Amino acid sequence: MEFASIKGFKDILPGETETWQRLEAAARRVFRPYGFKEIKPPILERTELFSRGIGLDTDIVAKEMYSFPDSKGNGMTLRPEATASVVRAYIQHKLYKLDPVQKLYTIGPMFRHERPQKGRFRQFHQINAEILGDPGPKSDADLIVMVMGLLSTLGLKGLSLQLNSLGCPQCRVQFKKTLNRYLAQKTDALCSDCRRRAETNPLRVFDCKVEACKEVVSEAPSILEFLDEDCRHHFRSLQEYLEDYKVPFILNHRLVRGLDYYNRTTFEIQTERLGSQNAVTGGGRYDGLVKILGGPDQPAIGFAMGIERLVELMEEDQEQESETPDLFVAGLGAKSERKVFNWVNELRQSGIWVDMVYAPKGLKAQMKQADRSGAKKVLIIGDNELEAGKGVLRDMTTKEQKDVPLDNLLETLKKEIG
RNA sequence: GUGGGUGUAGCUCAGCUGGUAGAGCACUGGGUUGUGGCCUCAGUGGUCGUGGGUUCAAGUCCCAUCACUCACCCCA
Repeated sequence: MEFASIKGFKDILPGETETWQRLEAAARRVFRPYGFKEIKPPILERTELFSRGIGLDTDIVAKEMYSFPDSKGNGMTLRPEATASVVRAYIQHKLYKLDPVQKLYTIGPMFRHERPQKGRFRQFHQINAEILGDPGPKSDADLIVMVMGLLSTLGLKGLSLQLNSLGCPQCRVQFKKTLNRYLAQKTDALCSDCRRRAETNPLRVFDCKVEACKEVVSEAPSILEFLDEDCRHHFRSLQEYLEDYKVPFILNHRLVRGLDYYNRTTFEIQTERLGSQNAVTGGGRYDGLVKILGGPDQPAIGFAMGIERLVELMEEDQEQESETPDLFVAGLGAKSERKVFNWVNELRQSGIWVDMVYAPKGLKAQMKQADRSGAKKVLIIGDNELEAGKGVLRDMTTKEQKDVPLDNLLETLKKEIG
């Protein structure tokens, strides 16, 4: 094969696109009553937007971005995530002047150069929603309730909401000190990766899957013990909203996010059914980001859902039967074929799904094709029927046939099919 | 970047210790000269991922390479 899509980039074929559409439609339907508006930022941005926003030391920026110089030598990057772009647009168009609180969502492709595996692609798609300009915790709860609502209208089972607070930068200073001291004691018990992490990014040790490290981590100090008064109250209040609205969650003080901009509330919605790429949604608060990117000091919270991962779950849960034509029109002979072409297209203009053959075929072959297409009824019009001024309408399930006059054909068919 | 697994027809796969490629499904046509599904008969379709090597002979053995895939890592 001379050409194939490049590694990690996939064609989404008919049969899958239906599920994609169902997911996107559900998202728009669920978001609307919450007052979320769609925003569609470009997928190419200046590299610095991401390096400054996401953090230079994150894996995403350090080794996963599709970055290249444009013809003038400016660093360009295919977006690895959407939040930075949404925040950029919020600042650029001074949306905060209309109303500091902006509820925005966007749906589209993201790009990260990672080794592909189950649930992970180099071009993948996300549904993102952000509430900009509100410090929470009511907005935190509102956002989480909204995602959980979307997931439950999709009928997905076996999902768990993991919740944590990373505190503010001030809380983390104390916590990191204590954690470093703890990890330094236990360094012999850690795997080689974690010894390195203990130096560079100690929070990541919490994510390690090596048994020995898990043990070390289970005894490790928890960030939650280091929250200051405000952060503690914020987190407590969020939990109360969720409890009142009966949203089940699991406190997970080891939940760490891979982007530097998060603070306070973080959450992840996980499934057990997708192998190791188990996060279908991740999000959290990023109160410092708007300012870091040159805007006013506005707080914000958001989430990202992985469309491919959700689609896979939806397909496992229910294989949906695809839609089928309402009518198939079989013409026989040159004269009738021209008439059929006109009738078929007029019916389509009124919204009825009508199929027909392109190449001339015998009636048997046309019936076979009609059957394969799943058409509910077949209208047969040959020279005999043209002569007699009436076509034959066959019901494919009951096998009943009846004559329909060709005068006023469209009205009759609309009634028969409706 | 590091490991493991797999590449044979459009799809799912078989092919034992090397002997020159098969099944089911799908597709086309006949049995029904203008009536689908079931049945039946026939047909189309493959440089066995690619390149090299061993051999009288390679889908099968060896080497290399590519692709896909799962896992590590990271994350949606």
